[in-house]
Amino acid sequence: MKKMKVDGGSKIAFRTKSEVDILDDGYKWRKYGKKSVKTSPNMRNYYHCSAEGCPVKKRVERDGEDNRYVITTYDGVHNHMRPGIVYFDPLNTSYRSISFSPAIVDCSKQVNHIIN
DNA sequence: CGGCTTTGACCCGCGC
DNA sequence: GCGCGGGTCAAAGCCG
Repeated sequence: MKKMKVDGGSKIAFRTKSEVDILDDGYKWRKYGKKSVKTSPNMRNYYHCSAEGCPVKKRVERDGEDNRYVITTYDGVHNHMRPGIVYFDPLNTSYRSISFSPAIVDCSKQVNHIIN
């Protein structure tokens, strides 16, 4: 945990339209830090996957130009199964996913891939 | 009772 | 060389 370097790590930033910062995407996140961005009147929230073996980090920040939008940045990939999700079903997989996070659907529509 | 959350302070790297 | 920003960790408290 020194510096996040673009080296084999997955980095994805999504812009989701939501009124809340905490969007449950099916995993459990534990807030480990809060910091305000100087260049923005917004506060950046830092989340970490509560599951062990999950080097996944989540960064949530409110959009300074659109308070109704939230920037969610994911770093890493999950190593454990979903804690509170059902099983894999090619017939309803998507349905199950959105069922857990309706906001994610909106995200898919605006998918803003801001990777390195 | 357990688990999770929150805030502050500290540290490091990089830039100029 | 110095400053600033960003990021992380720890402890305590509270809630279900």
